Amino acid sequence: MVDHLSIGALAERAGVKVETIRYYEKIGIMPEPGRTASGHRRYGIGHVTRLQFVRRSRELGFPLEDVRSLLGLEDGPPSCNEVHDLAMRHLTSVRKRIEDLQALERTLANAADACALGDTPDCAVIDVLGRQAP
Amino acid sequence: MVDHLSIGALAERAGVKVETIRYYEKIGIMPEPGRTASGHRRYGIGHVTRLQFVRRSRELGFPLEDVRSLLGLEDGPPSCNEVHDLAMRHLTSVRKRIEDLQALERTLANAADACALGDTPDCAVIDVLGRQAP
DNA sequence: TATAGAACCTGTAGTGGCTACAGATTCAAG
DNA sequence: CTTGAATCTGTAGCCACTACAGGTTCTATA
Repeated sequence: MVDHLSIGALAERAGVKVETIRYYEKIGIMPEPGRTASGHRRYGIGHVTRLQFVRRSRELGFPLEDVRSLLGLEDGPPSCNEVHDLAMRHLTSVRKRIEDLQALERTLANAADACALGDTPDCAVIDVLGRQAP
Repeated sequence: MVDHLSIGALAERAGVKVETIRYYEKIGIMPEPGRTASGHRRYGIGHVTRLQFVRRSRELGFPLEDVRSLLGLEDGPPSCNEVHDLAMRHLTSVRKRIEDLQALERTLANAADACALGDTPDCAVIDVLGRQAP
């Protein structure tokens, strides 16, 4: 089976932009594909699977360095333990981000609620911004 | 009352790094301060207040463009209505981010839970990453 | 077969919001 | 007077792309 997909076809299949694929190739996340005589990239099914994996990892918020590890590009395929560790570290940081955003959301919502909504520059939101830590 | 604070003193008072202050000056968020004969920046209380306002706005997640508006650097001091609009738009995007992160957190937690935790490369997390949308 | 326009190519610069560094000068304490 | 901290300017780097310029090639239609 030969590689027959153009970069555009791969992009569509994996749900990733063409420029992103070339970027991934440059930084070593995607392998260099074969080329036609005139220099166009040709991809196969393996590339689709790999790119989907990368996309999904990114959607779940893993940084590209983590994706590199998950792909086994650092020290070979990671063990389940290693993957679990990576996922848990990431999960912890996601939970932290959620908490931070929730605190922020409350402060913001309170401030907006207190707004007089007039044409004056006197504004509860501005007051909140002018204060020290909530 | 003369401006007597060094950039380091201002940084400490406002809880912002020295480099960040110079950056804010460069992009027009902070006004150019006075200088000593030898060229060192000198700040006053007004600068402290302003910088604290900026810092607080950033802590609440407003992008610097919004901070610019809040400071009245675009079209003069914004009305309470305008501020409220800005805050509500920002609040909406924060809530969206929270929802996205929560969905992500669930997926990630489920995957990590399903992990066999062995030394094998067979891993539930990897399986999840290899799949299409959750 | 001629041609138009879509898709592809490479390389570079820009995004946001800082942070870090290099290499020079100036300040403050002992 | 000396040492070390603080400050100065300017530039490059971070992440993960995205956009653009200026060119070549492919493909579909007439």
